[in-house]
Amino acid sequence: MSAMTTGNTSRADANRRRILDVALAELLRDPDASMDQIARAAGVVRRTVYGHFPSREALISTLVDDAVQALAEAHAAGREGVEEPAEALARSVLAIWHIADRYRLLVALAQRTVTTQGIRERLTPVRESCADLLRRGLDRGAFSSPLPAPALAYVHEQILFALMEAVNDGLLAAREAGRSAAVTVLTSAGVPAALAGALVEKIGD
Amino acid sequence: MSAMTTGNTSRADANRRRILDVALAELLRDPDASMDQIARAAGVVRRTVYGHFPSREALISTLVDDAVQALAEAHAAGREGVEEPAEALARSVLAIWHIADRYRLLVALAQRTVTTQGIRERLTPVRESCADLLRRGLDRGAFSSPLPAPALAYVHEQILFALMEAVNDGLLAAREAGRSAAVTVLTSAGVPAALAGALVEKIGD
DNA sequence: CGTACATTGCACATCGTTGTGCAACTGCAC
DNA sequence: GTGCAGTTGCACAACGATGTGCAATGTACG
Repeated sequence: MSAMTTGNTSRADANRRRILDVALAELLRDPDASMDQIARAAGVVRRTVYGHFPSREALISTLVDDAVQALAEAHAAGREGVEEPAEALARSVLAIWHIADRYRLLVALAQRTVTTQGIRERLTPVRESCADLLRRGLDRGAFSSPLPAPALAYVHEQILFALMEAVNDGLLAAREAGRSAAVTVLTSAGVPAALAGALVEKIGD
Repeated sequence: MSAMTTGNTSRADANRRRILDVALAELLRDPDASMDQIARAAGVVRRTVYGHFPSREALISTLVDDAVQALAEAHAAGREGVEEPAEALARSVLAIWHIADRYRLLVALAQRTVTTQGIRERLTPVRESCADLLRRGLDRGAFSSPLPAPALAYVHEQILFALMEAVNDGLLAAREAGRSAAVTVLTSAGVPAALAGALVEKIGD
């Protein structure tokens, strides 16, 4: 026995991965999903999950860390080297949209006070990066809003969540969702609708 | 004893009210708040709460019903008799904002799958009314968006939630929040920023 | 005062979840 | 095959939450 604390068998690693994947989906469906629900959904026994993760907290923490990292990378890659605020924002949204599923877990968990209280803090850097971007755009007149940049960043965040829900509920075609999200975010920042549409169309993807 | 099933003492009624009020605040802070936490916060014993509400479910259900009703009334009163979509939307947002605290509980609970699964359905009429409003605006060119009306209604909903959070976190002055919310909702629907600002300013409060 | 009802303070059974311990089993590699 | 890491299937203790029962206490109102 000695558990799988350090072991690196192919089988063990595959299981660990599957547990993480399934836990993501399961917790998304129900943030209070028990270890048993997760284990069963992953096709293993509860005891096995505890072999890979010492506690429920640890499992969720791993999940959140991974998601935050992926998100931060997508965001950074999107706005990298782009000077114009509107285009940087559009690219960031399009890039983030590709890992939308992981992001949804974050929001779902961040919405709740409990479970893990560190999520909002861990997301802060990304949110602040967005706020900076928005502030720059507001300063140079590319954007227009009665809101201060940080509040506008909240709006930005929630718009993405709203559209992920819309896709989930069949109100929006998944294929066009990314572009629509980018346009809507730009529009909510005061970019004229026609201009926002043209810009996103030019960027493509 | 015979419990306070039908009794209408002044004291009992006052307690019932206080329990509901406190439960609202407590559940907002933590959707998983226990009956004991709620009872203690209300200054009574857990057993007393069970005197007024047969179960946790019943307590929450009462809370949600009240909130939905207040919300629906505010929304209806706001758009009542107003023909122009943009103005109707602005008035609706301003009216809804006044009972924002109650609405926040709804969103906080609606975000979760559990607890009470009927919330989304109970909110549907209001959301559809908003979608109709948005559709009318899109049809006659007052609004502009790549999104279908129902998806835009989701965005509308989430923007309000985002700004409530922003107020909570001190990023936005409560006094101006209502007007800012109205402007932002209009803007996200494609109404030019200058026009949206002027319209909301004209309506006032 | 006495009646009527609300509230309290316990006790209790029940249930679900977490985390751990241990023996038996499985599958893959050497 | 032998061995070893991972997995399984139980059993278990601990905890917290729900919902109920009942006797004692408190408080309004005639």
